[in-house]
Amino acid sequence: VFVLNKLIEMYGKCGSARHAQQVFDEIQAKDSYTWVMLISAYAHNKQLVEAKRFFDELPEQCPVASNIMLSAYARAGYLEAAKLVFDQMAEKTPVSWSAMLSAYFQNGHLEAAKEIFSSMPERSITSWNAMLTAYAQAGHLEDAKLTFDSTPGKNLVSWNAILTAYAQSGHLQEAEYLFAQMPAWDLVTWTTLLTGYTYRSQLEPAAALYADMPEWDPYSSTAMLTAYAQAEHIDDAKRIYHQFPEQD
RNA sequence: GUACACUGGA
Repeated sequence: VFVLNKLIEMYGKCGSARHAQQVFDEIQAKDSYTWVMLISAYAHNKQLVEAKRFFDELPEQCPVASNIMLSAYARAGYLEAAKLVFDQMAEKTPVSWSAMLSAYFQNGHLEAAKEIFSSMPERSITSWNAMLTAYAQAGHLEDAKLTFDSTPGKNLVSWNAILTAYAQSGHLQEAEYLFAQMPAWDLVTWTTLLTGYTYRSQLEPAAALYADMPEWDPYSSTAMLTAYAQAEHIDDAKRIYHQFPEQD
């Protein structure tokens, strides 16, 4: 079952829910992973009706499956449906709470996001990060910073999220200051600062940062490529294109 | 041993 579950997951990520379904159908001893992988495959391929069909056929309650449906509805803009799934959950996990928080702010309801954040039984690091992002995307940079400062046990996502808040609002100096303070860096960190430079048409620092990065991925390379393209540095853009990193 | 959520490009 383990290997077949992995196969369903793989088909789902390749965008082939049909093949995922075929594997699912042939599995005799389905476990909760089997169901979740199939529902996830449909959900991530925007086939919400199919996802719901199997969600309803689940032999027993599964919080992970509910979380997937909740997020999928929210991403598609069906906030009411997301809320319904959330309310009907017998056992809400920390993921359920942060997913619901994200559901609200993704659909423009900052107040509701704040309410759920304050009414949560326990605030996971993910919920702190989601709240920070909600403020940032609503343009409330001060509140985002306050949230960041209050976050207990900050992880790399927390740091990247506040960096994003500054970089995307054009506050490059604050972003650079944060960057220097960070306890660790990853591809998200570098790409965030890189696009911050690009946003302010600072091609040279962007290029210098890109050259100093210890590794690259399609996201970072695309960012650099479009930065060069926008500045009409076609030869540099070509160079990036021909060195494009592999995707795993 | 495998699943869901929070941060980066187009």
